[in-house]
Amino acid sequence: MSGNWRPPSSTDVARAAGVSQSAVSRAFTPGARIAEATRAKVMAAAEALGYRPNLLPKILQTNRSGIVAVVVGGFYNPYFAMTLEAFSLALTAAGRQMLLVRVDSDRVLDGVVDQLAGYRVDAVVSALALTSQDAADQLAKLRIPIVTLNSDLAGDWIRSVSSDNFAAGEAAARLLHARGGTRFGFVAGPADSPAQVAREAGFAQGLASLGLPPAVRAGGGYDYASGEAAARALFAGPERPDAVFCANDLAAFGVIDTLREAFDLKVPDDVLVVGYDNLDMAAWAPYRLTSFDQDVEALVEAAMALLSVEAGATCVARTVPSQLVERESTRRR
Amino acid sequence: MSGNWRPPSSTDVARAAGVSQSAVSRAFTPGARIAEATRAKVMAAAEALGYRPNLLPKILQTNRSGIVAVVVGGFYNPYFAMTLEAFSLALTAAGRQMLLVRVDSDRVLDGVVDQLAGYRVDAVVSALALTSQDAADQLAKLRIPIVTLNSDLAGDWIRSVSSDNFAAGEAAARLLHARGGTRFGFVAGPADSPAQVAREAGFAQGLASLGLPPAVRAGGGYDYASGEAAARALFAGPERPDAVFCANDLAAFGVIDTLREAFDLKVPDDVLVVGYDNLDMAAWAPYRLTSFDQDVEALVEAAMALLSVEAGATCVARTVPSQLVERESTRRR
DNA sequence: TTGTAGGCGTTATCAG
DNA sequence: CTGATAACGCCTACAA
Repeated sequence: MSGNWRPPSSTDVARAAGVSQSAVSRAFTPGARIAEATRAKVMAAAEALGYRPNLLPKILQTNRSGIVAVVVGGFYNPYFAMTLEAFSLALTAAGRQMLLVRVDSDRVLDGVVDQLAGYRVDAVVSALALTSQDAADQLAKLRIPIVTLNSDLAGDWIRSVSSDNFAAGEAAARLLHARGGTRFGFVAGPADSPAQVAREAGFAQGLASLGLPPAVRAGGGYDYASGEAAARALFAGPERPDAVFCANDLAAFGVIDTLREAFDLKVPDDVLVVGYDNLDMAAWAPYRLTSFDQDVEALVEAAMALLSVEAGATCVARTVPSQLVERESTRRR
Repeated sequence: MSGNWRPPSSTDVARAAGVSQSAVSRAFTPGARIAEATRAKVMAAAEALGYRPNLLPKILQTNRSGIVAVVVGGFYNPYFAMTLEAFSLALTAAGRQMLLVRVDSDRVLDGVVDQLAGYRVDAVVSALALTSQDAADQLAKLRIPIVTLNSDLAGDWIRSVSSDNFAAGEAAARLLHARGGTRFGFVAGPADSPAQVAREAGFAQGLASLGLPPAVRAGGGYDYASGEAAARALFAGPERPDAVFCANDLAAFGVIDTLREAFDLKVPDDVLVVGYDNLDMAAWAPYRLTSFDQDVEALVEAAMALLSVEAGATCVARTVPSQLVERESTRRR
């Protein structure tokens, strides 16, 4: 156990195999011109020494690390897990590594930019609404492509993928109306989420174009507790909604549980509920929640495609349709 | 938009500032001896060029990347999300980066070892039961420390942290007995999970030491569907259990929903249920599930401590007690 | 305090 | 087909 040990280098292998360092490099380069005998000698020596090629020198020369940084704001929402899972698979399939960066706020991301630049990450994927134009500009200056999910930033090195939040909002309005809703409620997500804004706008537009009264509004977060609070607010008065669109599933669960527990209201008999994200849980017995499937696969596929787009290309934004999955929460018997 | 652009190097900055490259290096090294005037010149030039120090050369020389690889097996379980979240915070606080590696099976990890070695990751954290001794040995040969969570591997470079699964199993037995359970059921996790094995063994031991009959057994997975299937199996016959310990919360939810839907049994009135992990969802109205909190914070803290332990140190395994959180699922009225 | 020179481990280029 | 050599960008002696 020597104090300062160093992993075996190609030079070490070369010495052991009695060849030059270049020969070792060639032995590990697919498709390189090298005699089979030489390759065998090298491989034997490499095996004996436990040699693994160091990737850093190559990165140093090419400035391409094969690492993609994925920035997330928190893991409380299973939706992030779905996204991460899909990204992880896609990146692995593309032979790239994923550097996971968690930021509490955009200010923190600013601090992380130096690190990301230092590691020469090939690209940054922002799965949270990265509203900081400043951080985006810094990355752009470094010519690091950014792919944002459900965001509304724009710029040379910024590409974005969104699910069609506006259209989903409209569809929610049509569905709730078709299923017999007359007094509408909207449980909002955080105000700084472009996705939330678009969903709400679409919902409002959908109601308006059907000649229906606007929705009563409550909420302000994407979590369960927000849904609970929103339900309490919406159903406290005498004019209770009978059809509620929630900015996401997690909030919808909070709404449903609160309706049952605190107001003794049944879903869908007394109130219709629609969510967004189509989490696994949406299919569970206590909820059977009608929801919009963001089609994470497609979202990620689009994002991966945008990662490889050259700078200044025309296609910088893509929208992926979300699909309505209807369950019992909007099916009155 | 030149085709092959290269980020500004310290040499570029030096040229722009009219100083030597080493002066730039010193300007960016905290506590280096450099005249204030020189530093100012350098900083101005750096700012103008958008220079960020490249971390790779340093890594190349020190073989310390500041990157910790976290290996996970899937994200379907919110428990992984909790763990990731905690690790992410801890690593960031320690000024390190997290490379997230998802593997489908241990065989795949073997393939990833080369990559991890190539990037010179400082350590590997395995949040899945990394049962492949082979992969572990490979990493050990490379002198890359491994910290495994809830695993039972051993070796020079392997350290492990576990929650006290056995003790929790015993506690579950005591609790279910104290709350009036007489016929016991166990909903198992995957057979290759050491945590599952320990929980089951502890449960069996707990029942035995109370002079109770052994538990009927079903299941074999950590997900909701496994819980559903296990409940169907356990409650199909005439001898139905009235107290069930589930290897984790997700399975417990499946059990509870199935009892309600398929067997018209009430929890806790007809059946007592205990889970493991204490997910956020365990507190939700439809479940109010008694569960064991793994104390992820402590688990991660312990893991972080083990990351810095020198090779050959004596402390290679730590156990973190899990805390029982009792809710309505075990409180008969 | 500052500049010069060597080396980290690899790939690419070129001469043999 | 093989071996020597020059980068890549930084840090760390060492010399001025």
